[in-house]
Amino acid sequence: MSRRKKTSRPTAADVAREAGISQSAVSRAFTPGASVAQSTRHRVLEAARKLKYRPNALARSLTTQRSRIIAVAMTQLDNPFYPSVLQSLSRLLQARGYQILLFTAPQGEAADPLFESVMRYQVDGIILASTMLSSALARECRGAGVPVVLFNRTTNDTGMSSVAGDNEAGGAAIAAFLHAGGHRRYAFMAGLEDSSTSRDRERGFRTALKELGVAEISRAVGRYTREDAAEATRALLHQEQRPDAIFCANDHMAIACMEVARMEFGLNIPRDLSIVGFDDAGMASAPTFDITTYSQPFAAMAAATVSMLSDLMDAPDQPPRRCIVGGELIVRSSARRPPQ
Amino acid sequence: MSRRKKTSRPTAADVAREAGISQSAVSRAFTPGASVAQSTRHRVLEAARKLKYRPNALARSLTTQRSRIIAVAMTQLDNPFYPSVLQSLSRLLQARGYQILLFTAPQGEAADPLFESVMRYQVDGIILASTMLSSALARECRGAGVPVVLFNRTTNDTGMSSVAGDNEAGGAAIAAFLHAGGHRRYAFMAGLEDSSTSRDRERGFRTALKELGVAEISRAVGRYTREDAAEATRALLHQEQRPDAIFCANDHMAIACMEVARMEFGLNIPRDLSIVGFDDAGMASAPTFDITTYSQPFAAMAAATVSMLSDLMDAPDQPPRRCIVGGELIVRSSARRPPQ
DNA sequence: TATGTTGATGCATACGCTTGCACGGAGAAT
DNA sequence: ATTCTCCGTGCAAGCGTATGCATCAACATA
Repeated sequence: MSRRKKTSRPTAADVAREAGISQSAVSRAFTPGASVAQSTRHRVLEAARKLKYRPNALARSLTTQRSRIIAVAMTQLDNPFYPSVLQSLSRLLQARGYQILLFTAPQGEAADPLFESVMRYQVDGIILASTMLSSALARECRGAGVPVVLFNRTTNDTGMSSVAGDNEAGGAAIAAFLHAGGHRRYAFMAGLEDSSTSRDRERGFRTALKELGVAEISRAVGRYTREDAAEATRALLHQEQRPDAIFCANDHMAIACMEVARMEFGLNIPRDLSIVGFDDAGMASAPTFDITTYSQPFAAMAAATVSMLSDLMDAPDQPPRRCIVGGELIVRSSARRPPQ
Repeated sequence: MSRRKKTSRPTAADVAREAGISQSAVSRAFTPGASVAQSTRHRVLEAARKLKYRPNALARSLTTQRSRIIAVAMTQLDNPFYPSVLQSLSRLLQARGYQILLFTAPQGEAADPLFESVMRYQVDGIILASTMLSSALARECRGAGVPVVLFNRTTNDTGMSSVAGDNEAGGAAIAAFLHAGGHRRYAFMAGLEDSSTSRDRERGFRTALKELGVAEISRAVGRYTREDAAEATRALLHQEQRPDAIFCANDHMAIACMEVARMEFGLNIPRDLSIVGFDDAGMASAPTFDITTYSQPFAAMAAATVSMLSDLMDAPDQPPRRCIVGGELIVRSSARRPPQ
């Protein structure tokens, strides 16, 4: 049999030889919309099947200057919101013929050097869903001509496109809801101090409460993890003036908060304490927790991200856009409701 | 200033010109262990920094025949076990200088054609952590000379390397534990019928019970989702001879099972019903559920996977290995304990 | 019949990099 | 001083594909 020179994979040239036509024809047969006769295309495809030929996407990228690879940077995979997002992104991108090169930033360490190696793959676009990467890096990517979309993370840096939930409106809606429910002593549990999501949610919450006449709010930091959130809850509930409503910057923490309140302090939710989360992801809707929350529609957000990135890839010099995907207050039973 | 011919990125040739040396030298400067003088390496790196040059990994792969990309196929990202695994895999591979090309199979649809496009990226190896892809495809990959490791999924097909938890031993350990706890009527909640993990766990469970004199086991299918697991629980608990112990094929389902038992049937866990899971992932350890379970040490499993894949990439014609990573029974409070 | 149009094909080059080979020079060994 | 190493460097040939250009056949038009 016709053994290839090495053990390496068959190339377009091999297929061409087999089918008795030129290598160009093989290339065209695999390019949708190229100028090839149906008959030769069939011949090519058959020869390809026979030789188990698969076009080399890397070589293709070298000439076309487009890799059809999108880098996705993500941390916090333990917060169920992000796996959901990742899944949506993956589906949408795959449907458009793109592949995801996944980058997970190591906790706490410097992620930039590692990300550097991702950049070498000539990715066509970048989705940054991680707080761990410096904004400087994001800027540099954009400087290198690679479209970047920040997911769930905004920056005051101009020139960056981003997609996020309506954090301020959400915080405000929660404030209004809790206030209408007749709560007196409010607390806010922050996620990561340097994350824009946490900051924006807090701002919306505080501003709305202030307008309602509430200026004093106790505060703790849960760093978006269950452990820290549990600890933060203990701190909040050990105050002599215990809050009667806690707004946690996400559901993940709200659940931890509820567990501590129930199991360690013996509180009845929502009679003794109202707890509100943010995201409407993961176990928030599970009957055990039934968290009142403000939704971040991850599918819609992913869709907006992909479509925005797609536009940027078509026209890189476009002005940056900020897209805010609205959510809604999901009223469940973890917080006392307003009368009537 | 020296504008490049197009707007495209700078190449090694540009750097060479800037540094006044040959393009080969530039290449070598970026290749660890290559034969370059320290002085020229410095010159190159400086010129590279100045031009914002980044080696093109795709072009490199074309000549080296290695992409340093690993394909990871995963579904079930809503089961928290898998995000944990993904994170571990990502860290380990990144540390070895590999990138992950993520593939998520669409639910129910034919995934093979989509996976085909992943294969075109000349991946150096494949980790299959999804039941959605046909074994035929896995075999074909291996036939194409690409090392494949099945994660948490075995096949009777010879010639496939795999890593899995100790499903049979886990099932058996759970059987022994429940039996010692004095349970009488056992139930098993399967995951996906065609998944080897579910089958193996069931086999271990049944075999051990049979040896203990228990032959009758009721059974339901939860398809590894919360909704189906809830429905399956209802079916099990509506039987006139209600089980007093349910072994769910994973924690994800065990939690759903516990919620239905508590909220809809008003059962006290574990007084009225013992529930055991598998994985020790996600919320299993949360005090609200506190699931007795058999652990799948995801970090160790990921490490084994990466190391096995690494070996296969060094020597592709190696005989296949099956690696079983042992877990342990994690006794919590969701199942009645044996006396003493 | 002569001319223009269209679609299919092949040739040759470019994409950005690695690497075998040859070569030169600096130092070590004789 | 001569030979032998060995390291650092440049040259040039690929790696597998896409694509502009030229060519050519087939057919429609005048």
